[in-house]
Amino acid sequence: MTSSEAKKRISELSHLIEEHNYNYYVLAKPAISDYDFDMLLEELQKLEKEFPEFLSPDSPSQRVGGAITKEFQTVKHMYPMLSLGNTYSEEELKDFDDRVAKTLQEKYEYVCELKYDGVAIGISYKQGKFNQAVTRGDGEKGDDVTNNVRTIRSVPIKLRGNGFPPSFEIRGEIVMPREVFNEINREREEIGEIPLANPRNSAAGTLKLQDSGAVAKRNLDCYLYSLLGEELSYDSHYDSLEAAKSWGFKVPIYTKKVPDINAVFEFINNWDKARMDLPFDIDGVVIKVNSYAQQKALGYTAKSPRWAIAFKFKAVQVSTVLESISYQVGRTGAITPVANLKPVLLAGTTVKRASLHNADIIEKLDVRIGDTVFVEKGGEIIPKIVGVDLPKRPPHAKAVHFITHCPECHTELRRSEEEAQHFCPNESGCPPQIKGKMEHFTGRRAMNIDGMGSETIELLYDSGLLKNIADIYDLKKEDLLPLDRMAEKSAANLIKGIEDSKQIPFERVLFAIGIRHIGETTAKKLAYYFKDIEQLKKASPEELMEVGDIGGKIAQSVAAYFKDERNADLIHRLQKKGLNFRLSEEALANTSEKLNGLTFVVSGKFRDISRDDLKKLIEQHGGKNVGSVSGNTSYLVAGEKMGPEKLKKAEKLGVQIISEEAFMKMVSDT
DNA sequence: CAGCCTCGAGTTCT
DNA sequence: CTCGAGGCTG
Repeated sequence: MTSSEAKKRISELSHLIEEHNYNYYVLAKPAISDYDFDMLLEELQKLEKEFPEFLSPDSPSQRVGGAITKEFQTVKHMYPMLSLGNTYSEEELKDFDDRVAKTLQEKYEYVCELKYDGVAIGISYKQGKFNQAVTRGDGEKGDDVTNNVRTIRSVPIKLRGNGFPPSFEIRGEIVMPREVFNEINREREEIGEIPLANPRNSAAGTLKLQDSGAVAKRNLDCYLYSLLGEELSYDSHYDSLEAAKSWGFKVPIYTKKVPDINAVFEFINNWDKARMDLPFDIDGVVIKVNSYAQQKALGYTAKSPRWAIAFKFKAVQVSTVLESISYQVGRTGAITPVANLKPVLLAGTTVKRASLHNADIIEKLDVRIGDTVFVEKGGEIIPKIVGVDLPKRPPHAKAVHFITHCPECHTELRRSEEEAQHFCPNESGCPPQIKGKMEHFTGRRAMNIDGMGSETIELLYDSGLLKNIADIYDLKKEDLLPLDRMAEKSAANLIKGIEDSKQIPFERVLFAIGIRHIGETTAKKLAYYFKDIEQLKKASPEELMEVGDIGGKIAQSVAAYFKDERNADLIHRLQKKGLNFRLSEEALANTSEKLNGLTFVVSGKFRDISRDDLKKLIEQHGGKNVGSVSGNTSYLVAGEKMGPEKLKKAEKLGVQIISEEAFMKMVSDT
């Protein structure tokens, strides 16, 4: 065969095979037998081997995978992948509908979709070709799993027709069909491997396999339900899905456009009953306002769109016996009661423990030792006791008496009137509190000391080397070497990690030392406002409350912390070791009091700066960020595509609207 | 004063 | 993820 003949045949075969893939995996209507299909694929592979110059990454032969990915690259999403608000009852859903009706004041339609219990994915297409697939991650950034997603046959590699824009993103859910899941577990059991827990975790696990060849064998499926892009010209969500379908995407056939909330209820009730008949798991229904114009009018909260909501089906419940209650001590001294349950299988995992949160919850549930309780998984993962099976209560069931003394250090517990939680007041002498504080201090978001996780801390604490966080900086390699599991290498790494942590900026050090009520955000605010630890130490509660978002409770907590001599001493030691207790020169140069007392709303996208950086600038110059325009707002900083509601409101209230450039002038030196 | 939003803290199992 | 606390808006 000549080279040009081969090229032609490869192209023909590729096209033909993708066509059959589409018929089989998207339409579920195979046009040829499996055998004939395999023959075509085999011929293609043979030709590609002979003429490798014609092997394209878009070839259907590439769907069998093979590429090995060492680590997945983290990629920033073009459009943040928001989560949806959740509802669990018809009333809550009715409330949602009322809010929509009130905002829109006109007719609107909903689109109902099934809520797949899988892994969310965003796939970009360029010039009609599969380009990149990224997991949800934290919503801002996700993992690039392009090679693995390419092996999913229902995801088109080349789009059909030519109605699609040159570049866009489509979002959906990757699931493992129940049948595939069962099949895999049958095989695993045969060869004595531990079965996979449930389809959802299996899909997630599969997507993170480093060998895309292994992924291809797992037969994942992908349902797509949302289009994003600058060049899309549709008026409604439903129309865009119809278009996506025509380009060859597997858009769920279950999606339905409905005229009002009652039809939504009907959709929900039908699927709640029929969901077992589906080939995959769903955990609810998603309801979206159909019209794009109306979606825009409704806008977003910080976390989720106001034009869509998820209705979750009642979680699966099981009942089991509460055998005993143990009490955990957290780093703040908070005592958390934990139920020890007779192990029971729930949604694929064995549940042995469940948090009871605090004494009020125990009282409200009226649980007693020996009771049979109902357990379900709140938020898919964390088990939760939701009630007691009263008829099954044994006559001798013991009421729970909350402990009066700390289970670890035996100090008498305290509980103030208005607080839900009991506390152990022995802050500096209660082992779990000390260890907890250290774990917090060394954690990734705080001092980020590599090699110092909970196990190492346990080891160092028990051996008497660490009594408080300042001792960390006195550690020497010679101290570490005699310890178990501390060879030359890990000791050196640990020392290096400790040394490196001295570079951590002031705001993170302030967070790390663990003042009650001071998390990442509040620590930053305090750092920018007071600039160094001396100023902060001197501040009275009244002065502290000058800072935005800091009220009486937090101010008291900060003042009390610095009043305690042990803390003052601790900080003194850390200062001597060279940790940062003032803002860096760079940060300092970027701060001022120019915006003191001013309140800003930031809306839209900006040309030279990200929204987050802009907000940071506002804070560094003494200004305050708020989410929505009100009478107290000084300025609305307007970017591209800002929320129309905000604009309208600002105009109505006479709030000054300024551009990115005007804002930059306000904070620049001149 | 109610209703919101944001932040902090604690949590399960593999 | 969820709950509660705290703060802010209207």
